[in-house]
Amino acid sequence: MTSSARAPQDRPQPRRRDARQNRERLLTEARALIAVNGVDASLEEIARRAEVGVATLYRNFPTRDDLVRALYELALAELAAVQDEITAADTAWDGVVIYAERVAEWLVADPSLPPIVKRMSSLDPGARPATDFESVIAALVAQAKKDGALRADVDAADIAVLVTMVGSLGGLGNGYAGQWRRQLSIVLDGLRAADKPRTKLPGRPLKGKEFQATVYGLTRRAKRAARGPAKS
Amino acid sequence: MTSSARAPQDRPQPRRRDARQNRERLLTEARALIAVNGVDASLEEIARRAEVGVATLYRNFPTRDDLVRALYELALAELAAVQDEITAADTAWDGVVIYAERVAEWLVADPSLPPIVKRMSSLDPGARPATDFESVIAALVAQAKKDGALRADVDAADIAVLVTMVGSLGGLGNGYAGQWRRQLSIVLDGLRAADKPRTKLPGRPLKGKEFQATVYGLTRRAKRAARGPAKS
DNA sequence: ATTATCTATAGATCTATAGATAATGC
DNA sequence: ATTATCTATAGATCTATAGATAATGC
Repeated sequence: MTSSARAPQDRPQPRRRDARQNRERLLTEARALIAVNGVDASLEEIARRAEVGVATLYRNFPTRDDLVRALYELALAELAAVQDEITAADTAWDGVVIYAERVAEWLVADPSLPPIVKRMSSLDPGARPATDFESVIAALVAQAKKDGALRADVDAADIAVLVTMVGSLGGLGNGYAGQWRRQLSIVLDGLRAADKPRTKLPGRPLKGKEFQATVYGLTRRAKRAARGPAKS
Repeated sequence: MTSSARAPQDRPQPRRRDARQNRERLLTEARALIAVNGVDASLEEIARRAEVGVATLYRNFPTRDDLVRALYELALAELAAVQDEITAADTAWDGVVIYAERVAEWLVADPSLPPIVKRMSSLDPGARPATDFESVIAALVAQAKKDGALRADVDAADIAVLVTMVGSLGGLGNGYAGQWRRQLSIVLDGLRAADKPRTKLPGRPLKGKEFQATVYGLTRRAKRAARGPAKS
């Protein structure tokens, strides 16, 4: 509750203006590079991209884990922002849909998140970071079932897994990522109570050539990163 | 068609007995390590685990890409084995289900595959490795739609994306991986024509504690690997 | 005799830190 | 005066190869 009871890792905001800015930049670049190269992305390259000496990175984040933790907390904060939107939904089912859409969209847009979450799990096993968020979802799910909109044999954990799964399309290349809304629709139809009508699927399926072009083709950016850091 | 027309990378099986065995071991260990550390897993460590000098690895696979390509071809061969099972199904819908189950199971069991496929896409953009497999699936999907078992507004590419998505649960930690059958069932219900009855979901959802334990806990093996190679 | 393996090593890159130098806040 | 940054560097690890040594196939 009180600010004195905080973990050793979560150092306060740096007091100096330039320091705060450097911290921001480091987090931004770390996120971008982790999205491409995974949690083991080079710290040196992160610093290079943030146009900052390595020592500055180490000053802000003594270990890689501290950096990951900071990124994780940043992500949780973004997630909390979705909560209001969910509770404002007209029906519980609409809330579930909004929840699924927002979280999936968020995961797809930032492929750094799955590796970060995975790494966090080994750092703080047993942490329950988003307890209140979870209880909001649990209540929503219970109500949606009572309303007869959501099938009765699933629960909040199933939906969380499904949403993560759809979100993971972001990490599978741009072809998959672009399809997430369509695939989520199908998943939601699988979740809907059997007597409810289907939604019209958004978008259209990939055609042969496109499937090939997207699945078997990376963006220029990913290719560059795969080849290695640019020489100065 | 003829064996003289083969790509430079795909060297013939080595003639000597020990050489063949070493090649096997390298591929096995490469797969295991890539499953944990991604496509950029250390070649030195792969050789170490295969109990073979690094030079042997380089003799077999001059570049990392050659190794990835070999793993990819190995995977395609395994995939081809599923094809018969699919065509033997009673109905087209059953074929689709078997297809989805087998491929998802295969992806979940071997988390090295998604990164390998992703990497291959940048090596051989525009390759169409499993053309005949694809046409089998396309025919199956068309028939299942005609039978009124599969919803009409999806096609083979959608299903491929969905299956890959479910398969990606393997890479998200063991908690997710264990749920894949259940999640696939929900996806399949979303694919089924609206007037068909739902299946009973296999397994049960994760309960609060379990969700936590699985999502926020790695196997001992993954932890060890994350910590780094063992010292001799 | 041929084919393949191993040890040793060069060069590159990474993590992590020490010590000198620069920028902010009071 | 304090806080933070940068350059330089030690030590570890990785990729890739050369040259010496060992194992198989004919």
